[in-house]
Amino acid sequence: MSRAQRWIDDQGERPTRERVLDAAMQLFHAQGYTATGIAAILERADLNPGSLFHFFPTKEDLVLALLDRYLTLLDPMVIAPVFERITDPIERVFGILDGYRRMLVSTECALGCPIGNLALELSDTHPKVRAKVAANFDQWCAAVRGCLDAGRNRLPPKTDTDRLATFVLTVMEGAVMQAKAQRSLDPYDQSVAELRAYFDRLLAEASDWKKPRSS
Amino acid sequence: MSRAQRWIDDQGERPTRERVLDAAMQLFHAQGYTATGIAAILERADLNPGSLFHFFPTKEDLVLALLDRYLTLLDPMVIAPVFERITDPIERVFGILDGYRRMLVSTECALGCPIGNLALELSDTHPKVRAKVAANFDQWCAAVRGCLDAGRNRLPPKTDTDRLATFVLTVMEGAVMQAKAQRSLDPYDQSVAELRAYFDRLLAEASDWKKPRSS
DNA sequence: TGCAGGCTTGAGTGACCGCTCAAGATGGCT
DNA sequence: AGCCATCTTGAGCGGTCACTCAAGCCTGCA
Repeated sequence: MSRAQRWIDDQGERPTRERVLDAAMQLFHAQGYTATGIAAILERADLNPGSLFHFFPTKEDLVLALLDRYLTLLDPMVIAPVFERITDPIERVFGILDGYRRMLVSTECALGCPIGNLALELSDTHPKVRAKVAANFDQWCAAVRGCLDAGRNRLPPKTDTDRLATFVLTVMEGAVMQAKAQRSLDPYDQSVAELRAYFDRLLAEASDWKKPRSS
Repeated sequence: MSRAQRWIDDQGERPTRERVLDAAMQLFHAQGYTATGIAAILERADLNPGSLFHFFPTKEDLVLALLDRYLTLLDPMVIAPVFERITDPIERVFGILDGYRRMLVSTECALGCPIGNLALELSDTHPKVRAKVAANFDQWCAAVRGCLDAGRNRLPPKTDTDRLATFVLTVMEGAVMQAKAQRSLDPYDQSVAELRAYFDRLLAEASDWKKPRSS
């Protein structure tokens, strides 16, 4: 009976492959890649080893697939909600930073950035993982640069938006790292405030260029 | 004979405890904490298990001692060499960033920041490690803040040097992470260039305050 | 109804993990 | 010389690691 009940319940559930990725996403984020055993993933996904290894022949294949999922999730889960409630292109950048802040709040600053964690843990030793992490960073960078390009007319004329987007990502990752190490939002808030101060100066400078005669 | 020879050779060598820390420092930096087995440390230090566990009862004790070493090494290995060749307090901040750049060059961007790596890998699960990582970050922050305070008169009057120092550390860590993920100096150089652009504006703003009549 | 292919089952694999400990070597003190 | 504290030796512990595989189940199609 419990087997039948299980089957009925499972009808509405996600397919096995997705359940594995769900479990791996949570556990890798919370404990790291090496520290998370396959057994823990199996338990959380309620599966046997064979099922998992049918879809992911090795643990590395699993984390690679997870990074692909992050790549496809960036737009619908991170970017779109921000763009929905904010239209100003520069404010959208800070909206993304605020979205990350909410994640820090909801995890009490304990977990940090799932991609950044994998970046530091595996870039040395797992070249394929490193490449996919780099692709994720590229996509983040491109999203931020898109905002900056859209607000280009309010920035100083010779602004390098690619460089500035890289800088925004740098600040985000560095700030999340410190927040995680200090278990406090303060370093994050301070860093974002300082980034805001920089943008204020860039915007002020550009508006001076536009109406220099008025002074 | 080989034993006697070994003994003679060892006379000039570092004590056991230091050799363990040397080996752990290299291996944790290159492979991470969890991925480095005690056996690998023993092999690199040319020791038996008992010797290591005599000084460090658990693996966690070992990484905690390593973080203490980083704390004591910061000044003589990182700060002092920069202060020796640069006197301008603001330039000293960028001298520290340049020192880190040299480390990236010498490791081909593969390893990143040893403290940052431990921060992301272990902060979730090892509270004592997290606390010592935080102490390391605090000390880095204090060193940078010291420079900023020394150059205070050239910064805008109401500059929060603590916040700005946190920001510098944020940029450093975030930039190193991206350099490691991309295996390229570009993200680091771009981020530092952007930080420099911010400082240029802060310095220009402050000098406007000082001589507003001359314009 | 039978069959083929995708998927699941779960006990089992050897290797490696952090760590133990009883025995012995060593150097300094009296 | 005798003795203690400090340190070293290395075989070996129980446990966990990523992973295997032969067998069976389920579904869709002929």
